[in-house]
Amino acid sequence: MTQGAPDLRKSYHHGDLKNALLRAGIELLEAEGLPGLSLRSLAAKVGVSHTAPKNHFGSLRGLLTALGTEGFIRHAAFMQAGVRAATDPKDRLMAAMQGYVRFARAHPHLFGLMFSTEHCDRTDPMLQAAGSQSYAVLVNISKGLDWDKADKPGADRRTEMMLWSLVHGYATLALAGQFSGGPLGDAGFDIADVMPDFDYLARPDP
Amino acid sequence: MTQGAPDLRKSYHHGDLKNALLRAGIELLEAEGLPGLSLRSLAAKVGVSHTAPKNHFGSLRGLLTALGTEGFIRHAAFMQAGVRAATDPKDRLMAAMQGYVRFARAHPHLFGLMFSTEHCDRTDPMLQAAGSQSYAVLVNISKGLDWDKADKPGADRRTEMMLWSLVHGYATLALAGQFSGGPLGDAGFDIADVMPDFDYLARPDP
DNA sequence: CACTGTATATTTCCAATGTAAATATAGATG
DNA sequence: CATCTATATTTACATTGGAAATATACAGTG
Repeated sequence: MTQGAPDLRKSYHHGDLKNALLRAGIELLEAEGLPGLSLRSLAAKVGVSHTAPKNHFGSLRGLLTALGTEGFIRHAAFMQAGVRAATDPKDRLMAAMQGYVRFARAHPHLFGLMFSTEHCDRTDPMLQAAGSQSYAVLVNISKGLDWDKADKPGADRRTEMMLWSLVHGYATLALAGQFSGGPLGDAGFDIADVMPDFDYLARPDP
Repeated sequence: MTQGAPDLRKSYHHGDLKNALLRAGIELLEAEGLPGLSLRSLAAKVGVSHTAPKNHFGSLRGLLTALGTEGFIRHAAFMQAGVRAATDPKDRLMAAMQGYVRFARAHPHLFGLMFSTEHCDRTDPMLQAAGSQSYAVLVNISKGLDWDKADKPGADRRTEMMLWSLVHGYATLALAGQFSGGPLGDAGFDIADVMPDFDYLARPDP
């Protein structure tokens, strides 16, 4: 049996269970949310016993952590998507921010899982690495903007944190339905509406 | 038996079970986190059967929603605390932001529950009202700042959303430990570090 | 006071879940 | 072929939320 093509015949050993569980896990998560994603329902969906996942993920928490890691990878890809097409640094930043929110709206449950201290083991190296890569997209673009930050130590990092906080808070509150109460509905808003002007970000110190 | 002073004698009827459950629920939540807060453990802590809470909250979800509501009330109080002492509008805004983050750091599990779509029924009127009141603290202070927003319809609301997104994202990411990776640790940062300059917010349109 | 209705709490029971332990199977390695 | 190891199953168990029937107290009402 070649390694790349898993055997689809019914056999005792699945052959590619780990990846199958990740794929089915994300499907189940998006279809029914976190409460619907149990070890047993997932195992049933893949067609294995409910204890089979333990061999690959240790526990439910381990599985959810792996799903969160996969989430960060896709999240970074969402951000990169629009960024590649843009050349102007400001446009690149906006594309990343838009991608951030677009991912959250397209995959709300996965997005929630990624940042969940409750369900994910946030000390897991894989999860941290994936999270850092996602953050790095914003950081790299932010560096491309030649904002004045010469005399303020740590100003670059503070700007990154501001942008990240802003877009993450916006996405989180939007998903929680916290913006719907106002005169304009949730759908009527865009992350661009809450972005500080680039003129400010680029302005020189007085 | 007077209504204000619940009977503490051992009796079939508790007398003030609803409030007792809320108080014990928050204690249990802060001590052991959400996974440790089960209907059974909570009922045991209060000294009633595990089905007693159903009479007051319907289900676990109902109980958690009530806890989230209580959380928003305390959250608003945290924000107000520093605001009262300050007179300058800018100081008042900063006090509210600091209070926002201080609450999140002091009560991380409760803070997480408040915005959780998974555990709370976000259509509950009580929860929505409490959430709106918390938001209103920020809105009212924001109105006190006489920023130029004459010719831009909805500019006030967009500014509110920006401030809320910023502080909420900052608090959420800090709790998730997402800021710890950098050169400066999580504890080394303050919400003030990621706030846009007031000069920008107050500047007139060119 | 006695009677009754209602709110509150308990007991009992059940299905679902995550996990541990023992067992079974298959493929790799010698 | 024999054996070792990874992978998967079966069985069992403690815990959980919830439903249903029952018990208790209290508030009215005659």
